[in-house]
Amino acid sequence: MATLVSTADQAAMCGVDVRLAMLARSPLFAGLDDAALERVNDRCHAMATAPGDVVYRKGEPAERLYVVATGQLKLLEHDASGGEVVHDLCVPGSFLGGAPTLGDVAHAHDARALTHGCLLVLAAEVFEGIVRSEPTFALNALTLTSQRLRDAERTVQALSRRPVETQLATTLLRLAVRLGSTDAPARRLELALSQADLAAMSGTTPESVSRTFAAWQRRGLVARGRGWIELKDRAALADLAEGR
Amino acid sequence: MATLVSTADQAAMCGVDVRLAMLARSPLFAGLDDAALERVNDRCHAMATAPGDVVYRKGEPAERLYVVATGQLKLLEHDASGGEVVHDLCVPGSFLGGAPTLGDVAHAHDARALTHGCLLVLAAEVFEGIVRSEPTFALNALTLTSQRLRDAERTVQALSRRPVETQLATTLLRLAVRLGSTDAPARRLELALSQADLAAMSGTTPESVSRTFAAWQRRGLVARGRGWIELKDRAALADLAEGR
DNA sequence: CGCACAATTGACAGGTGTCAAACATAGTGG
DNA sequence: CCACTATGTTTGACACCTGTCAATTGTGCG
Repeated sequence: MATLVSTADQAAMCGVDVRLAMLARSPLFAGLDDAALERVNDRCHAMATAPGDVVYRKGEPAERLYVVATGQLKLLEHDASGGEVVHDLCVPGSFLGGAPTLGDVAHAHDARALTHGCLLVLAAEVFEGIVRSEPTFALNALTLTSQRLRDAERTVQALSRRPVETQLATTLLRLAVRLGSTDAPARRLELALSQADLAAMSGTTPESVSRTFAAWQRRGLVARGRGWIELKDRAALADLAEGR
Repeated sequence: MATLVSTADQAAMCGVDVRLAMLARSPLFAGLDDAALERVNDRCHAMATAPGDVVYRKGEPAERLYVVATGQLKLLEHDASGGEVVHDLCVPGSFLGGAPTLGDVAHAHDARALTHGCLLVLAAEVFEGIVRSEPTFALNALTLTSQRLRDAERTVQALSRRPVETQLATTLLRLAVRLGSTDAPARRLELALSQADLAAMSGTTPESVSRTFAAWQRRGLVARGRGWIELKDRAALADLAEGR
C-alpha cells in the first residue's frame, strides 16, 4: 500500500502545472515566450520512473528527447566484460535522449532511473520543429551541448591514467556543479548513486572508492552518510583533481 | 631559401579561391547558399601557420573561430607537472576556437600548429550573426558539436583505467576516422604527431607507446614508418579498443 | 661529419585491480 | 514488530601492469 501511494504521488507530480514550470525552468527552454512553451507542452507527455527502470537502451533508434522533471537517472554503457561505465548523472532540468537533428541515429548509451521520478517526453519531430522555428532554442541547445563537450574533454584529461584520488575528486566536483544551484556548486551532494556507480563514473573500482573516501574522511576532506556526501574542503579536492 | 619558398607557397594557398572552396567543403558551412558563403568569406581572413606556432592559449578570451584549410594542429592542455595532455587533432575541414555563443568565455586549451598550413579566422560576432540568420548553419553547428560530444564520451570510456593497448587502439581508430574520407576511415595515417603526442592523446607515456607498437608490429597489426602508420588489421585493433 | 632529438630497451618500484571474506544496512515477508 | 535476506560497503593480501629512470641506438638536419 505504501508503495502504491508513493507511486500515485509521483504520478500526481507530473501534472500539467508542474510540466509547464519544469519546461520554463529547464535551461533548454530558457528565454522562450509563454506561447511557445504552451505549444511545446501540448506536444509532449509525461512518464513516471521507478528505480532500475530502463528509459532506453544503447542502439535503439534515437527518436525522443527527455527532460528530467524530478528524480535522478544515470547514463551508462557496458564494457566487454559486462561491467558498467557510467557517463553521466541526470538531475531535474537535465535533458537526455537524442534526435537525428543532433546527429544521433541511435542512442549511444543506456538510460536507467536511479529513483522514483518523472520525465517529459519530446518526440524528435517536435524537437526539430522547435529548433527551426525558435532561434533562441537552437542557441540554447548549442550552448548546452558545447558545455557538455568541454565537460567531457576535461573528464578525458582527468581520467587519463592518473591516481584514483585525482579521478574521484574530479567526479565529485563535477557532480557538485551538476547538483548545485546555478551560481554556486553544492556542498552537500544528495545522490542516488552507489559507490559502484561512482567507481564506474571515475573509471575505477568500488573498493578503491571506498578506500579513498575513508582516507579523505580521516583527513577531514569529506563527511559521508547514507546517500549523501559533504565536501568539507573543496579547495583541497580541487588540488587533488588538478593532480597536486 | 627553401623554407622561404615553402612559406610563400603556403601563403599563396590562402587565396580567395581556396578560401571559398574550403568554406564550401567544411561540414560547418554545408548547405549554405553561395550568397551566404560570399558574405562569410567577406568577413573572415586567412592566417598562415608554421610548426610550433601557438594559435591561442588556454584562458585567453574566446572571440574567434578557426577553420583549418590546410595543415594539422593539436589541441592540448598542460597538467600540474607541466606535461602535455593532447585532446584532439585538427585536420583540413575541422574547426577550433570558441565563441560566447558556444558557451566559451575563455579557450579551454592551447592550440598549436604541427605543420605549415592555413587557417580561416572568423570573429565571434560574425559567427553569432550567421547562427541567427542561417538555421542550416545553426543545425550544422549543433550536429557537429553533438558528434564531438559523443566522440569524447566514447573516449572517456576507453581511457578509464584500461590497458594501454586499449587506449592506444582507441586513439588510432579515432585518428583513422578523422583522417579518412567521409565514407571510409583511412588505412594509412599520415600524421605530424610524434609518439610523445600519441602518448599524450592516449593518456600514457612515450615508452609504453613504443613498446605497444613494437608488439603490434610483431603480430602484424600495424606497419610503421617515419611520420606514418598503417593499420593492417583494423578488426584486431577494434577488438583491442573494445577491451578484448 | 656531428649534433640534437626521437625512439628503443631494460630494470625497478609503486599503485591499483582482483579476489576473498567479514560487516552494515535497508527492504522484505512473516 | 522482528528476523531474514539481498545488497552495498569495508578491509586485507597479492600479483601485475605501467610509470619512472637510465642508458643506448637510430635518424634527420645543420
